[in-house]
Amino acid sequence: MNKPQVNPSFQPLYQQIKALLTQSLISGEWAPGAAIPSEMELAVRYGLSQGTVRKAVDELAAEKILVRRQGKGTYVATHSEDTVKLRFLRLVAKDGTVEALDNKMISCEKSKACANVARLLNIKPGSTVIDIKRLLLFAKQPVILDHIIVPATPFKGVTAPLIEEYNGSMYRMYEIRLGVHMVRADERLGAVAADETVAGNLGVAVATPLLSIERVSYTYGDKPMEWRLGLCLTDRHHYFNQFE
Amino acid sequence: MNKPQVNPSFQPLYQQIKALLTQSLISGEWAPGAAIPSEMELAVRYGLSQGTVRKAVDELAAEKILVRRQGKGTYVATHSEDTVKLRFLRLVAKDGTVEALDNKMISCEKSKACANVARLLNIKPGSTVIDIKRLLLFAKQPVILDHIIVPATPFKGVTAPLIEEYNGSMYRMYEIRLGVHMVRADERLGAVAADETVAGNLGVAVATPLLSIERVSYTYGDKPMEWRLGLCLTDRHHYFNQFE
DNA sequence: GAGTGGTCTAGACCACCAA
DNA sequence: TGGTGGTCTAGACCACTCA
Repeated sequence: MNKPQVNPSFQPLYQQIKALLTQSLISGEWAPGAAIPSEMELAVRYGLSQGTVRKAVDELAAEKILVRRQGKGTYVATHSEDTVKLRFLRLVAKDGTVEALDNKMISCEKSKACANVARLLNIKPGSTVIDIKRLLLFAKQPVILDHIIVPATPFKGVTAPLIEEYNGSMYRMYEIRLGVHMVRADERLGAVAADETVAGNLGVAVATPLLSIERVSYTYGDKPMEWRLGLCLTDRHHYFNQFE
Repeated sequence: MNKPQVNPSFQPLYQQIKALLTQSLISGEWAPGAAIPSEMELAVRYGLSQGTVRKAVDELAAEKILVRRQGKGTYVATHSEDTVKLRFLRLVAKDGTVEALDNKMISCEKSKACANVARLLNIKPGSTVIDIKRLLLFAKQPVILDHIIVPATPFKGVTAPLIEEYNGSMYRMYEIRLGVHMVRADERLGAVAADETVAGNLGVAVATPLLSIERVSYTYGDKPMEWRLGLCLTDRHHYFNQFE
């Protein structure tokens, strides 16, 4: 009997197109903020119907990798012009006010990757990384103490003055200065007590409960690029999450 | 000039179909776990092409209100048979193990809605509610102290024995016993210190840092139905979140 | 008015499931 | 083998933006 009942290697055309589009994004053919070719142009380029291209673009738009604008075109998502300033920052003031954000550098130096971070960033333990510590201030008050680690290789040239130049907006700086665009993140949250150092930095009493946010950020193709541990004061802010 | 350049009242057909499908879900025409009519049947019923029905169903599937199963049909999502036991519980063991879950009731009694909860549940302050306190145990160890408030009206008959009958799986119980199906939730997280009562219930020292999770759950049509405050020990678990 | 994305249709064929 | 959802096409028309 010749029944091709199950075809394990089957992959829809629109998935293949999606992969090709992602490749173009990785290669830098279309930069963040720029328009990609119209659906009709892409259909011609790949020899497909508009509908198939459409489905591929739909998925990338759902993943917030592309942004559709009716009547104008489809654009590469960017951290530089988002209506909402910080796409991955879910901390909001409890009273709903929109507060000014400031960055205060503590340190920025070369270091060696510990085993845990190396595993999460998919690099060799002991390889060179850049180790950043900084304070985020909401309405001039310290709220988050961040510890950020990125591999030295694609992030060469990251210094305290550079970070301050972008007022602490790391993803915006990565994108513009290094061509590294983050598309996804996952976070692990818990509650911890402030130790002496942390309490001193945040200006609170030792043992104050803090929200601990450990985050790994990924660029195109699910490649991990940044590890981050944020310790947050949650007396005047909370972490907001919504799901289905 | 007669240019209908902008039509503010324009609504796509598939959005109207989506609303009709939601109405059928609210009315109970299709119960959780049951199959809805096939795309072709729906297309005939509403006098549309399959593609248009498809787009409506696609959106409801993306919202996890419907579940597509290739070759079988489209089903109403349910909390009763999810492969993942608890759809809205994002607390996972740090070591990745899957732990047994148990429920220990503390209290379940009638009460009056305070202003804050009344506002969030969209009911009148002072109206009758059911006030539940319980402990969730992971691998026999207390991890979450829950305080749950639901309006008395649709939740009449909720008692401690009923909750224990479902081993604390509230959403499963709401769905099967009360016909209330939750489709969405939002949460506000922070860190707090355990007071004496809480510490006693969780079996930890006073002032232990706890993850505070305030959640409002919604049924079809974004109607808020349950308020919940969970205080969680995060020494062996963390709250996992992933986004784009 | 030209060009873009957004909607809708009609029909073909494929992959999957159950009986 | 028949029914379901999943993919793909070709073409029409609509809503929106901008020059």
